[in-house]
Amino acid sequence: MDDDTELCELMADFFAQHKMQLTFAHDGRRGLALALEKTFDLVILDVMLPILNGFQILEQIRRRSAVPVIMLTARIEQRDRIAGLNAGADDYLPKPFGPDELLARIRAVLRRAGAMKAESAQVSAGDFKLDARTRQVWQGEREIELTSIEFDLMDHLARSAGRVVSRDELTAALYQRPATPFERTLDVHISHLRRKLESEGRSCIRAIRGVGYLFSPESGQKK
Amino acid sequence: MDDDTELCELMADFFAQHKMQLTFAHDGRRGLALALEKTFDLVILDVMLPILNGFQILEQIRRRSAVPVIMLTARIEQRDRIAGLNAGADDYLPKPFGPDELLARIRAVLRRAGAMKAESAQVSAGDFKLDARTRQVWQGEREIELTSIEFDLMDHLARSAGRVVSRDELTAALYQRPATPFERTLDVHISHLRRKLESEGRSCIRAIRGVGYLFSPESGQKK
DNA sequence: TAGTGCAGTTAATATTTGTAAATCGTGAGC
DNA sequence: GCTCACGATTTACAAATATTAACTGCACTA
Repeated sequence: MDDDTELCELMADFFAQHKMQLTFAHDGRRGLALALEKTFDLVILDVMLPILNGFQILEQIRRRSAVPVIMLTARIEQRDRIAGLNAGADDYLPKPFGPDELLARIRAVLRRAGAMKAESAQVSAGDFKLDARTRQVWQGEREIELTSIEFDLMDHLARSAGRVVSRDELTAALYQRPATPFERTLDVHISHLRRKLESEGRSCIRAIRGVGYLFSPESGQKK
Repeated sequence: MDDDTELCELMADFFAQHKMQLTFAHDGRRGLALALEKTFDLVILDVMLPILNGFQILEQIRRRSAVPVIMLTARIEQRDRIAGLNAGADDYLPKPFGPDELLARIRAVLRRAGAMKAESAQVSAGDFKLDARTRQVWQGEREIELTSIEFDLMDHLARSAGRVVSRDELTAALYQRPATPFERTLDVHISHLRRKLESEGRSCIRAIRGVGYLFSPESGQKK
């Protein structure tokens, strides 16, 4: 998203040549709404934006999504670059930039993001561990028996540990379709998972009403 | 790997402070051998190297390994940057660079590679503390149970501690839309928060009539 | 001091989520 | 084909949470 509409159009033309489709937002609020509601392969974010600035948007996006983000800025200050990267940007490109360079950075970020998805059969978070090849799950030393849907659900939650995952996202992961309004299937599986995982009364899968679920295995610890 | 041994030592000192361990190679051939035989979390690669240059090494590494690579170079030419990224580098940093910037880029690349958990996004103000990853809130030692909207509201207030936040801003943070004139939802949630947070009768959320709300956790102590 | 408008609170209503139990569907074994 | 066992889904209702409505009170002003 960028407030310079002329630049946006130039970029659209250029990227169309490389089989990439762009969607624009010219202010922060709309951009944030768009980024959260649709599923993009990558987000390009200008730092200087009306209404909400790039850092604020990035922070909000990172609460809900792991989508790759490249930040653009006219500022050349190192402090800003560091702030952007630490806030969760995957890359940072100072203006002015050539379209070829942006393309190269997009490819590098996408390659890394894709590579990450493909590898890592094992996931661990806190004292929780999961192996996608053997479909086994452990909590501490104890192995936990899960049915196949329970495992798929757990897999998705564990890979998104620490951020809220929407019902739609989970439904899509399990059934490759959006969630329908009145089905309770997901809740029931979550309920079963909670029972199987429960440790000392505290549940590590929390419901965020109206948004989705959050898996945070460390939540029992203080500080 | 870099042929400037002095620079390498400076870097070793700096990164030791951040719990990272470095292994060096000062020419291309040895660097390549090392990168392929050991399993590193990340490789930093200077472009100008004796024997084999950075691009050649990167190409070789990429045939055998998906290890994240950051390239360093004195050259500022865009052509080189693009070549590096297209050859499979994850990031590209022109010399001279500040150590902080390299650190930030390393973190960004590692985060993307999944090797590093995103930082915990904690906020604290006075004896009040909040963790956005686990959605927990403490006041002193005591943990406070908040519902999900209460938490989002608290989160926004805490991050703006010490300044007045307008109703519109809070409504936007919660619902991504402007406030409507007659809704009392926000007031009700504020009311609940006050009740849950109240300590010794004083409230740390103050209404600024006609403007918004002010969260100031220490303000109750004085006066 | 009455009037106006905003903020606070309580209660009601609506919506979302949790879970037990009933039902459905499928594959294994006979 | 039939039955059984098991897991998935749906149903039905309970519980938790969010929103709205209604009322109260306060501060400012004319």
